[in-house]
Amino acid sequence: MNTLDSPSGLPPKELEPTRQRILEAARAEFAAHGLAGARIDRIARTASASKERLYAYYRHKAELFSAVLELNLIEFARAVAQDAGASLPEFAGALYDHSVAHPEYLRMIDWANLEGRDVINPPLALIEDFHAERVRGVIALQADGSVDASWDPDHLNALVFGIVSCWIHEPAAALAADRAPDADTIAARRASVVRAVERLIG
Amino acid sequence: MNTLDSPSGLPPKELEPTRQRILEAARAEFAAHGLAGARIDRIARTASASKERLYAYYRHKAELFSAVLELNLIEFARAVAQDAGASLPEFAGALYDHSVAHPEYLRMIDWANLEGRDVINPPLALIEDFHAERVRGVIALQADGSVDASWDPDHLNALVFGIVSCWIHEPAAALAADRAPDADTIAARRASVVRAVERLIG
DNA sequence: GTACCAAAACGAACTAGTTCGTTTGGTATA
DNA sequence: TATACCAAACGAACTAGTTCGTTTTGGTAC
Repeated sequence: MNTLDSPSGLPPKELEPTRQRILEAARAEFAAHGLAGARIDRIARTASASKERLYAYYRHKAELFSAVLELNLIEFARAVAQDAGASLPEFAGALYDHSVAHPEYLRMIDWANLEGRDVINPPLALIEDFHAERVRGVIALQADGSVDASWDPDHLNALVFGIVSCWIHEPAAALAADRAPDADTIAARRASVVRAVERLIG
Repeated sequence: MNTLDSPSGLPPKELEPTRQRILEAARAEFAAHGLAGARIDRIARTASASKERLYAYYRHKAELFSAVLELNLIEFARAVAQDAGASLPEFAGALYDHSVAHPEYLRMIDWANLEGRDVINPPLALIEDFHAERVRGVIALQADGSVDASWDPDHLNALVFGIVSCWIHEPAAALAADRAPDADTIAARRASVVRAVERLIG
């Protein structure tokens, strides 16, 4: 029984729209400023909600952050699963596209990485599941011969992730360059990502 | 004229040891907590200095952060230059070693990336120089045939950086796993980094 | 249609604690 | 005397989280 369903016959009532707005506003705020830099008042204002409501739905700032992180991971996992059937290079390409279209997801992961377990309380089970599924995917590709079986699948997974996100973390690209590289640059980078992964698995 | 030099003949006096201690304490604090999460009082206490001194040497929290970032980039560039003569895979291996021995450097870069230009004011010229030198190194390796010349050297530089730092950013490795992976894991990861770069340049 | 109810929401003020940055008074040293 | 320093305190702004009286809304009974 799905708890999201409304009881018998009734129209599926729009579930807690205020909570939803708060979560959405928090998403933008936390992705932009992290936990320490985010402002509760700003989140409430953006959500067109009162602080009283915010604290009615979430106990702490940190709890709200965790909720955002969890939501992001779930959506990210779903987006990733979309392309899990493809070859590894094309999977990497799709992941790169996603990271360009929705940089918030990787930013959120970076914030969580930096701000640490002591403050945040990340959904470890979720992360572990997500990771295990990715590794299983790599193993399957190795079994059917399309990926060099001598790689540690765990390592290969991490390497692909690093390659996909390299321009987000490389200092010159991330800090020095203008924001929003043009479409040609993005396409060229994508091609390099795909090519890099092709070489890895060859 | 180098402003760091002491004037004529005098013994190169230990330069402003208090300032040094503050900078060192700030280094640890900012690497751990970022700009927004760092605490000025904690920095002063760690440095065994007074806040009065801290603000005598640095105008803002942000200025101190910039000083730390600049120092880190300079030292990082020096460490990188150490191994610039090696082959690209061994260079990547050395960089990986460095990132394991001194994670603060990459953390600092990540903080700067996330907290953004609006707040921080990164030493752009330094970053640009550093980047340009790395790219020149890649071009040289391409010229002598040890690296596939069909790569955009700029891209290859970023890819290597992404590969080296992949376990710092991959969510499962960074969030879920215990801190401080054992020596065997570290060695195995290093080998994978080297192998990955070998495949790229082949 | 009207009276009524309970939950959800508003909004504005308020508490209590924190934090940056400044100032003050005093000590050691050269 | 001048410089570097410290310990302590202070002010002002900010921030997380709370409280409370009022209003809105959706539903039900009469």
